[in-house]
Amino acid sequence: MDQRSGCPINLSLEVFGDKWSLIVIRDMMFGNRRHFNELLAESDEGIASNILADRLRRLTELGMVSRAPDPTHKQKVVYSLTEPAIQLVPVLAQLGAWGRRHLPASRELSVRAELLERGGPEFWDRFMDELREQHLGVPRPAGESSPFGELRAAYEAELARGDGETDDRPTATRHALQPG
Amino acid sequence: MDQRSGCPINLSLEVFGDKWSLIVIRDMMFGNRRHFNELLAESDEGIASNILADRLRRLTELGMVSRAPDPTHKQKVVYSLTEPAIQLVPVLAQLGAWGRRHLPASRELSVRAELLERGGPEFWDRFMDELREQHLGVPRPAGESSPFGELRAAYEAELARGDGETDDRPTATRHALQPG
DNA sequence: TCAACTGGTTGTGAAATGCAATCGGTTGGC
DNA sequence: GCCAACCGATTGCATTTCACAACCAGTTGA
Repeated sequence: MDQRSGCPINLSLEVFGDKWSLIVIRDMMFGNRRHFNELLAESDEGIASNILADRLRRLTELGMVSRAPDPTHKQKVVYSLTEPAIQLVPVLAQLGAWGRRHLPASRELSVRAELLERGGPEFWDRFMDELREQHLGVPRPAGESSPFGELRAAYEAELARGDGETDDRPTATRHALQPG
Repeated sequence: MDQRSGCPINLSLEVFGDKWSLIVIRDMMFGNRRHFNELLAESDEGIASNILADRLRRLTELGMVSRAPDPTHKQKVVYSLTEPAIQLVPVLAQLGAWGRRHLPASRELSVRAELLERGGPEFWDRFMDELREQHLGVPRPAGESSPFGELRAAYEAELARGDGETDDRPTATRHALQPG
């Protein structure tokens, strides 16, 4: 597929229209996973190493991810989000909000989506500032709070609240994917 | 792939993580294409008939699209968006806004994304009301304007403005996908 | 009667995916 | 120095999905 059309939605799908690219970006963004093995082993979805290598290479070529040697380990590589990828925050926020509402999302993993939705554009902006600091080395305004920390804290609090139940939403909603 | 994780973003990608599903929904939503052949032939991207048939069947099973016989033609089928799919408006708005900003989108096809972005959540809500009328038969508040018409008018005005040029954005931006 | 149109299906090859094994270099403990 | 563990991948292979072209039977309008 060379190029299908100049439609912004279509072009976005040509970049992210697969099952793994946005998962990788999500883990770098919300989990601050910057090394190959972090992305490989700590993924809830269990990405295969060749798929991960391919997506990192592809996203690097597309300018969504950059790579740099890790000073602490001669063979390690640090992957960072670029500015375009950081600006995916509103996209991922809306996608998470939609998925939380219409698909059988687990309670623990929904907390971040909920916080991101409630926070709105102001929260997204502060989060993007923090990502620019983490990934691009751009200093933030002093005293600015840490949306990344808030997201992680909310997730961990929910994890601690109860480990058994995976879904507290109505059965009809939970089974939306398997009708009949 | 049975189920990978309960993360809302992951679940959304299990539904829309391919190159065609959102294209089909986009055409139904912004182009009001409701018949198989409309989706097949008028698509800028040129979807194949078997892929379209597969996606319509899959989206129907997932509850994103519904199908009904067309009273005017015994063999015709009318496809409609369901409420969950209508609520994708904010997702598509953000995705379009991102693509317009970071990828080499054509001018004509960017107009709708721009209007959708400028309109913000209030515009999206009115647009969703109109989609509920078109696809679900839900009457709207009388006298409410037509975001669908505004989007189409803006696109057609841009089409009329000039047919030659396909991209008026800086070369550096236009070539973001093919880095040196 | 007949050509065009309806929503698809079939056949085939290419591409993506998933899984397991492997690789050469690096590090840290001893 | 030795060696096991770890590093970011790569390779090989089987399975699944995708894309494209050709084809199909029922329906319509002329």
